[in-house]
Amino acid sequence: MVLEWSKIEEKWRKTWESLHIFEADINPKREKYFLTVAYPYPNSPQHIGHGRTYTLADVHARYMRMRGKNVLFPMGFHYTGTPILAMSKRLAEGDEELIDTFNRIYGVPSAKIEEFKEPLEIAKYFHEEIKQGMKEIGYSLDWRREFTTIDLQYSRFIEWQFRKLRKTGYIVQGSHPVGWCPKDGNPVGQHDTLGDVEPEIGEFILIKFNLDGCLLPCATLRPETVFGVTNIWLRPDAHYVRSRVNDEEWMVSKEGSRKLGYLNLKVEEMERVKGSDLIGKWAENPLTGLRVPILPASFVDPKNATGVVMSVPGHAPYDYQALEDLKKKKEEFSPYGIDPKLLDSITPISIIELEGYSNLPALDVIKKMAIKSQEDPKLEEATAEVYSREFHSGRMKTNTMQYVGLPVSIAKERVKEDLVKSKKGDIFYEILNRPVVCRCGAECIVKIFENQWFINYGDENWKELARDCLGHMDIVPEDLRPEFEYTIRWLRQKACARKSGLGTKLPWDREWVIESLSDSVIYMAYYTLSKYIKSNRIGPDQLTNEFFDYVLLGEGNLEEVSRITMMKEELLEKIREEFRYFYPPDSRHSGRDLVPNHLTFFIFNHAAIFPPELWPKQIVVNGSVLMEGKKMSKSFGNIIPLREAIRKFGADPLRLAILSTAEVSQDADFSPALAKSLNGRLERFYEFAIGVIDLQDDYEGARPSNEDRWLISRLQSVVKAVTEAMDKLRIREAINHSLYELDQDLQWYLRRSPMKGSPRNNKAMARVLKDLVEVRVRLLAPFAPYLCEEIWERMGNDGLVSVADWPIYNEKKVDEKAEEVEEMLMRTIEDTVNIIKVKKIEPNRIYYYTSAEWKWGAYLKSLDILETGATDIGGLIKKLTEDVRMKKVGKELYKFVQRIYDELRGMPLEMRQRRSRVRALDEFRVLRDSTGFLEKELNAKVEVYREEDGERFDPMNRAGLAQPYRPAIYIS
RNA sequence: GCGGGGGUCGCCAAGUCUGGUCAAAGGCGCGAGGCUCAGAACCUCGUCCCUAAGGGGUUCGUGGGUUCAAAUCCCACCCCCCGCACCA
Repeated sequence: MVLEWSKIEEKWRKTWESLHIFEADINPKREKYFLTVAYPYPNSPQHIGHGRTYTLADVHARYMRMRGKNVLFPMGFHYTGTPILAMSKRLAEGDEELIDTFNRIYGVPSAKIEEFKEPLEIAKYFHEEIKQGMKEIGYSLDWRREFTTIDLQYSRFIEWQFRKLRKTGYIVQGSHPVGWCPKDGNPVGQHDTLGDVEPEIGEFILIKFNLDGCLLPCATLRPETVFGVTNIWLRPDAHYVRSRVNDEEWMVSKEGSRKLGYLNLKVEEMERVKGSDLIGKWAENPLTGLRVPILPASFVDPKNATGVVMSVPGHAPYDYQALEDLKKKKEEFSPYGIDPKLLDSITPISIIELEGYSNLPALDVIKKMAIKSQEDPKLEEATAEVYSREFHSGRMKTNTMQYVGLPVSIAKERVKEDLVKSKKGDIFYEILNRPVVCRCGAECIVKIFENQWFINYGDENWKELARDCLGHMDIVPEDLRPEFEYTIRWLRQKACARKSGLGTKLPWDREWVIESLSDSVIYMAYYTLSKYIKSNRIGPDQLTNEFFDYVLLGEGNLEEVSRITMMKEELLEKIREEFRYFYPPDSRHSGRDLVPNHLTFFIFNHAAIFPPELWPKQIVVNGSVLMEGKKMSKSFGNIIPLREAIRKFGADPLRLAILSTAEVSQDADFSPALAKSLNGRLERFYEFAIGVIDLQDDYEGARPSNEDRWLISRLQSVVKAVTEAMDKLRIREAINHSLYELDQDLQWYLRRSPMKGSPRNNKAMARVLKDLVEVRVRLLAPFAPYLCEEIWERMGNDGLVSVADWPIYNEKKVDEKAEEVEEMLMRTIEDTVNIIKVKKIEPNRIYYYTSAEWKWGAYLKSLDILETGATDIGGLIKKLTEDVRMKKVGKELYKFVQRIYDELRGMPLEMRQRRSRVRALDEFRVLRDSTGFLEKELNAKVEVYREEDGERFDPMNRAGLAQPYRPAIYIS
């Protein structure tokens, strides 16, 4: 039999919807549980990886619901941001790669892609796609509260949040450098660039050498080497521009000149010259006053910074090598009017002392690496070495003015500061890993973004509040707490708005759109409002500041708020009540990647806006999903869309497969084989359950056997273990117990009590099995809700298992003795098999000899003695022989105690106590009653004797080896 | 560089806080047997090495240490992964 998942799924999905069981409203009689998970960004379909976070949250929601909580589990859609716009643009431009992705991987029909020229169409399309998938996989969401972050009403909410933050002084304005696409006129992040390169912004120092009144700003990362400058490098074949820059005249490369504007300098181009026209002229070092010649070098890149480079041959390998190259072919440079003698006269200046190197570290490294020309790529490495060594252990020499004796790392900062202060230098931001190319094809540059709005997470008072909030929260898994603490510590100002993208405009500065990590931090509160906003058709104009102040903070006068918002007082009160009922969030689920940003902002913003009693209580963080051990990625082609996976494997097996391979914080590994095997396991459970349901359920006169009591008892420990695991969200462990270990117990039970003939003959067994199915179907319901509903219904229950009560651990049903007996039996079989294996014999008859009574006496007494304190073996025997009956046993006792001593001592305390409580087992009876079972298991005749039975058959005299819990064995 | 996580018997992965039935759960893979016309599925057993009757030996990144006892505690070292922002 194969389950038709799609049919079962559809049936129950419809039932859930029509009965509205996942819609939560105020119910003062029931305790609420408010759980949210990060809403999706609809720019692609969900895949299995997304499924993990949501499925985990759903399992959590379903569990709490079964625990009797009034669970609110809602969902929204995060439209805010720029990627959808960028995608739309690329599609409109006919980007083959993206079209192919949409077509082939996302399965979007070509006609639809046409419509995607309108960005909102993309969002709407994937919104529906994702929502459909969430329904299909069985998430127990309250869809009435759904919204998108560009709904006008939501915008009013975000505006309120931002006014609130600004009023508290947490919003500040400032300037900072960003990676920038000059064509798009937008900041660029990693996802905006070809090859997903993050633009690295570096700080060059411009040192302004004076060339006859015009300044030559040499760009350097090492301003402290200004004392070692012997000349200036220009690229002879490049174009340079003389411009008026603010109040000065500058000479920089054509490309560099363009960048100056983006760095907020006023640039007015005056004259273009070729590099070669400047070669041979002299410029003055602004710090030392030394005049140095301008020389040609091919390694100079006019596209990098200003295209003007100062030459420090003593400490910069490039400079040294370029000078050498020049000296080798002086003649070639006569057209520039350079006197060959001049070249010879230029010698490197040593300004930094570095242990392990000569005066000229640059030369040392060039020699070491056997570099022959300035075109040699090894020069990069050489530069890095000199830079790093000098930075960390170099000291400034006596020829460095007021910086003498300083470590290079400090001198570098000082020189920079002094240069900038005295206007002899400037800061110039440049992309270090250039070229970084925007997806539009233009090369990215650095722009100083002016008047940028920031949320000031660097505010110490705010940080204190955030720490306070975090300190009261439950973090699952707990090991992630340090990461939150660290993030709170290093967070500084965070740009919170940009000039483009979907979202809410800053209420006080409409040019700016609030960016996505800032409009998604307290929206959980909005779920409690959106239900009313939708059902009462409340318009954005009604959602004034007063509205939110009243509803969310209880501030203001009801009458007045009612007047301003044109809402009835009752309605306002009702909304306020709903918010107060559900808030704060009891649990927030999200992926690991959001810890250093979203989740920490979530803490900050709650701490800033809400009073402590409304601060969130828990964060649950989960790892990602690997596909058969590999990271999922488009280039591997191993991304399975969620809906496809549901169709292929079934929702329930898929849910289990995503959750069962790793605990929450670890990365889970998905494999189709696993999903299939889970499918099989669920099918078997289904078949088994159906079979059990048909058993006669007249329990009268049922007398449970030991194995019945054992299974009942085991079931209780499974209930206990699963419940404890679920409380800690140790989902994997819960699945392990309810799905795998319980199955093993069941297999043993069925072997022990085969349904011989008609199972109707065994009423006790029917009862046990029914109990088991009844409990198990509920234990599995959060994981495999569809199948469990189906079985639950077949069992004749009226209600739905989704809202049934979670099984309660019943200590009364625990039977320690039954468990010990079964374990003894298993152990005996194991030992027997072991002997058979080692001896390589085909057994005819197997004889068991159970321990003499005195051994049980000594065994139990020993347990008690060892429990009260550590005793050595001598002490133990001494104590035992205080008993006269033991004394009579004599030498046998010594031998026996010697054999059990180590075993007892190594035994876990819990087990010792249990065996002590259980007292003696009637092993003889247990084994004799199980003879039939043992014979079948071992495929031989079985006989059982007591050790003290004088008539026993014992040719090898093995009976004496018997120990409690370990009958002696003889095999013939 | 700073911060976080991790290295366990073919692979994945529990166990580590709270030392002791831990040669170490579970899954996958592999092997044998059962079932079957056959196969798949399923069930049972096995899957570090040795074994002489239920036993022994060597294992949990590496090297030391503490302890009657260490995967687990302490010290040092090696290796791997992730984050460091204006972006969802």
